[in-house]
Amino acid sequence: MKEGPDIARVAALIGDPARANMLTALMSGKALTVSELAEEAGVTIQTASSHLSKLDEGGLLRPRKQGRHKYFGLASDDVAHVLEGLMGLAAGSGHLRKRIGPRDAELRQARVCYNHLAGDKGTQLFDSLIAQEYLRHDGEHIVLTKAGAAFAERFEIDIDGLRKARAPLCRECLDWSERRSHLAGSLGRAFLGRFEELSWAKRDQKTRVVTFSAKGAKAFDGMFPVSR
Amino acid sequence: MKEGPDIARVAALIGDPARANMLTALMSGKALTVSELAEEAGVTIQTASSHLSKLDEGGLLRPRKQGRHKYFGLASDDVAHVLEGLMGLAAGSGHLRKRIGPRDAELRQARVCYNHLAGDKGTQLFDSLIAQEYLRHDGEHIVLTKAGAAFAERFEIDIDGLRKARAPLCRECLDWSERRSHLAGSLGRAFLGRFEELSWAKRDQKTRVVTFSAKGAKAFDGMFPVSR
DNA sequence: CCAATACTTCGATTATTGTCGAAGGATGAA
DNA sequence: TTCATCCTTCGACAATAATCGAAGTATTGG
Repeated sequence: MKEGPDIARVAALIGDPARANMLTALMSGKALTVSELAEEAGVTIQTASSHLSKLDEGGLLRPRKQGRHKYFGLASDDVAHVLEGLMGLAAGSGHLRKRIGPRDAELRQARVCYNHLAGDKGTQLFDSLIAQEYLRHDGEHIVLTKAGAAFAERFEIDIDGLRKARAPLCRECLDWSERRSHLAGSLGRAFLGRFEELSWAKRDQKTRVVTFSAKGAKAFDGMFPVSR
Repeated sequence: MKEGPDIARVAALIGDPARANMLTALMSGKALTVSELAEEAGVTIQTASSHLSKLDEGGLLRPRKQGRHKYFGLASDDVAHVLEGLMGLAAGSGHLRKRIGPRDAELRQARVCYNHLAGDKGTQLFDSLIAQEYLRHDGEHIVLTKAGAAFAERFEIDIDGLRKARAPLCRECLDWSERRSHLAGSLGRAFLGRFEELSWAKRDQKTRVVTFSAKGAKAFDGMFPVSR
């Protein structure tokens, strides 16, 4: 029996139910403590601690200590991306269509993907920003146009501030429920934050579901129209 | 202990070394027999058979029987995509940079990803086709322009024939070694096939490495220029 | 038809790994 | 300082799953 490729090692880390539950909980982009993650997984704190150590060593998580509390977040966008991909496979978007439950429909409509908006609403945002030429493809990158920067500033997003930070401003993130791109990067995160500030959308504290109010959805559709 | 999300089930399937070896072997896009896959994994035929049954039931593989032979291929692009993502994580592109071995460098340069060209050369192809407006983003899709169709026909790719088939013509596939898109879909596959016909590039029979001859690389660079 | 080849299924064995109770170390608040 | 809380580590146990020999079924070629 040959030694497996490294993908076996990474996949095996995700392939344990307790660890998968914890990773899924972290898809919201929040960092959670060992105790919180133990609860998410439904195991004792000592078991959770052991699992988290493995995920850390495997490069999937990033720990941060604050006094007696130790917080874990996903290590990177890439981890989130792979988890999204696995969700797509698990949902049978590969080639068999599974029955969709109510929660699934909500997640498909709008959900948090590592702090930015994903799902139908997420891809609508991206498509509209492209269509209105606020974003454009520049060969290998997505860049914010001048018109886009002005638009964002009018929407009270501090573009200069975002540009000063280390995080990339715009990134494409392939949305596995929609099979198209949604906007990641600090701008994507800023948009979601703004939708919350305006009470257009509300993040479910327990899941990744993002719920748009009727008023918020109307405002969103007005501001981010797409030809569909 | 809570029951795990479905991603645990899918990931666990990939997380076994024997199964991971088989999936990796199938990334070339070829379909292999049970015996061949047993050899790839370094297990007996009966063990391989058992594993393949699980991968089939899990929706990751698609079997096809031909007389006494049973061939397995990856179920879809999506499966290939997730495997690529895991490779990126395993390579530490997440946040830790692993030492790159000789084989890694070759795979990064040019490799087969489910029958189309990936790696540096793959993203170059995509970027150039976009830059030359042979391909363009149409909101959610990549479409071949008229100019692009003409270009492809001049390159002796039967666009009408491809359009008649069920497979999508153009698809973006996120390239994990390059972190940008490369061209998937039937057009992507046709391009790789053509490069082989012209002896510009040669597929390694044992691995996914695609090697461009000096002459081929020169011709490729000439036909698919990018501003880099 | 028979022999060879390809694959499937069964069952026993073994190794691995998740789990939790117990114990201990670190931190913060009273 | 003491106590409560958070987390880590250790060790024992139990469950799971990969593995292969054996046996059986299906297909093909001579």
